[in-house]
Amino acid sequence: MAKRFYSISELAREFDITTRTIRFYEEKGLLEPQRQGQQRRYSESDRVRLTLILRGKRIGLSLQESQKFIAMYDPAHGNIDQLQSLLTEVNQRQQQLQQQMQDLKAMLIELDDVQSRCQQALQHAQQHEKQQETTS
Amino acid sequence: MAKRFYSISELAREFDITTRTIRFYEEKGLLEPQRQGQQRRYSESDRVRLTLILRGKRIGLSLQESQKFIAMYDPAHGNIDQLQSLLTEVNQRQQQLQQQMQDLKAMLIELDDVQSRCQQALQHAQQHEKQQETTS
DNA sequence: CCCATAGTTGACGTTAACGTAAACGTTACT
DNA sequence: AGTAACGTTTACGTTAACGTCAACTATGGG
Repeated sequence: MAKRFYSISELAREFDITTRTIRFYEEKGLLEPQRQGQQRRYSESDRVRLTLILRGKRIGLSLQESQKFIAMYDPAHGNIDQLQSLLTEVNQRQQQLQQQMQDLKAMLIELDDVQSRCQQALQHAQQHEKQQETTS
Repeated sequence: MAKRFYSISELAREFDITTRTIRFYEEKGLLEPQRQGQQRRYSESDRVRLTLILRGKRIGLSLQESQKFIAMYDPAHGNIDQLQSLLTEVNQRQQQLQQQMQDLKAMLIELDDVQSRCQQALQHAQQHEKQQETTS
């Protein structure tokens, strides 16, 4: 079983971020660890939140957006109106992410193209280099 | 055939950004339109660059990163060392984008999950509402 | 000639996401 | 008692990516 609690610097090391960053996320309402005296104690679920935040960052989300995503995962939505608006927001996010997928795929294809042309150019260039060697 | 040139406000309208933004991109070296007197004239290739920049933004790239991507597409890499370093950079980028793909897929799956649970909850809630109506 | 419309440069303001430093408290050797 | 390792709060600094004026130019219509 995993560890029960983490110190701030343990998390910082694990995720390769600074403690300042972690405290900043708390300031912004993305984390709320327990306290033991003055010190923060991070639970496993705090750790999961942090991974979600960082994953959000990798795909270009702002902290606010990540916060909303995390809120969506939480099961706290009581009445019908809330569920409705949550659903529409989920749909919007899905579309946005689909768009990102398209963009990513396009860029990857283009990079593949660059890569192969680059390799070809390299081969040619290296052949010329060899010829230079033999003729010198 | 497409238009030969665009004014700054035409591009701004088309992409739903401000002229300030377009000039800012030029300031940062991402665009260099021709001038006709004092005014900027954007060619089709300028327009393409702009779409690349905006696509980059959608997937969370900084302007600097987009700039590098655009530079990669350009066919200006002469000697072997340049080609080598370009290739390694391309590889790094590919890995980064692959990571983003993973992250995106994961989030989409999670959103699907949220969505279906949300729909279920809605159905239940609505059934209760109907019962309330009939019993009132 | 006056005015509206589109464009220009220049400068300062703003927000997000931290970095950096100061000043201080706790625990734990030695 | 000193000091090293870890933690805390407070506050100011920094960078990216624009927004928001202000003051000016050019141009075509009435």
